[in-house]
Amino acid sequence: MMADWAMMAETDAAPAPKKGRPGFDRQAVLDVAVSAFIEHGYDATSMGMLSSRLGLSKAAIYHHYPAKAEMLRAALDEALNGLEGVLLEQGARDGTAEKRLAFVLRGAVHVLVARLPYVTLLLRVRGNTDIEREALRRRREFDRAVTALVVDARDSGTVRSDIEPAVVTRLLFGMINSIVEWYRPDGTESADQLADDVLAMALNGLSAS
Amino acid sequence: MMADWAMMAETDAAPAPKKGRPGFDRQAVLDVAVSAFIEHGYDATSMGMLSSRLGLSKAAIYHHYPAKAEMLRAALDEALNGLEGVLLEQGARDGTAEKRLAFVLRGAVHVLVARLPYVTLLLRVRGNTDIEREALRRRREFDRAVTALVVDARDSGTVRSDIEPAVVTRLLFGMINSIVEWYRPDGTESADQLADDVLAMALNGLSAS
DNA sequence: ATACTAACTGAACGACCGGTCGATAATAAA
DNA sequence: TTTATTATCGACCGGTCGTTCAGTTAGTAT
Repeated sequence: MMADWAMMAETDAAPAPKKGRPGFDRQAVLDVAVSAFIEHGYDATSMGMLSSRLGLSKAAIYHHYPAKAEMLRAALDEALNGLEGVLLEQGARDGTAEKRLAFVLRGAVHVLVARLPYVTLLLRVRGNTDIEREALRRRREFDRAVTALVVDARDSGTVRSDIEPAVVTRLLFGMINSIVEWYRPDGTESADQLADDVLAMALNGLSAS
Repeated sequence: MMADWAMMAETDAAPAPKKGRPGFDRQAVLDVAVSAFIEHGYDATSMGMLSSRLGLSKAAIYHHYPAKAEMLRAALDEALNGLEGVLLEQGARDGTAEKRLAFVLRGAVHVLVARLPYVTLLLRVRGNTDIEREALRRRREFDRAVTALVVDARDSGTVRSDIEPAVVTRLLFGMINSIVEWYRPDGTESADQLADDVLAMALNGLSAS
């Protein structure tokens, strides 16, 4: 059994004693915003649309977040913290190159599923603002770390050497990241089963064994 | 040698004798618009931005296209015509199931590269308007046809049967479609080389052979 | 020259955008 | 009951959006 990739850092543990008038908290607002961003795209989602989804006035949203872009930043942070967390796990640092690579790929699948909306948003970012560019930078750094694992696995002879490691990594993540386009957690396939399928396809391809 | 997937239908052959004041034609306008749509996203791209990129007034754009959304429709058509064209080729209909599947996957890679901006745009469509929904419908139909090929190849024993064909197809296209995120045609890798790499990864995975 | 045609322009339109403001409503603590 | 704290509201701001319209410009054909 491996540790949970599903949460990090922002864990308070204390439910916090509430004062003043009750209402939405930042997380509830963010969840609604992110699902709207995914449905209509970030730019096409207006504050008016968010306010009607929340059952709140536009102005009230600004009590929770100082700007629309700050909601995006918070969402992207949740996705990136999850992915970067995988690289910090022991399984990503100890063992053979092959085992470390498999651990990270499997961990990435689990983060994708556990934080599906946030990662979905992350994968659609194109870098038009400073916030988006910073997210892209962290994502590229994550990619670079995985490419290094592919290089290690190739040098130790467990991964094919006839394709550039950078291309291999991109194709691998092309496959893994596509999960956000079609996987729905309420289906019959569990996250573990999904990770098994992805790993099987990534390692051995679609040829009959 | 296989036929060219790069063009279809809209071939006039006749360069058309021009009358009146010379200027942009629809295709030139579309190319500029599509590259802007890709850079900033369709919604975030304003007609004002297009006009300054073209060196034209906003109003002049409406001489070539009756609406911003019609530019999107034209671009998505180019992408979908290319993909659907692959399924109409002889190689997609004759031969063993394995050969037909390989032909279509290779063909899809070639279309992706030949019509890179248009397919890039297609893959970002989320279905917020009727135009986008129609494009998604055609894309799903293409996916369904390929899934049928995967089923055939599985039944004939050349493709693994321990993963659902629908999941296999989605992972395959996750890999192939990711090409638009990183492949740049001016690099050292040709489209044929790229198709070889993708087919090798898809069929045999990343394990050393 | 003259007519014809396609390509283009500047100014304006109503609608909607993200964001601000000062006032107010609903709770817990005193 | 009062006070402090948090959450919310309606009205409004300057700016930008896609689109329209009535003219103008630059070519080809006669």
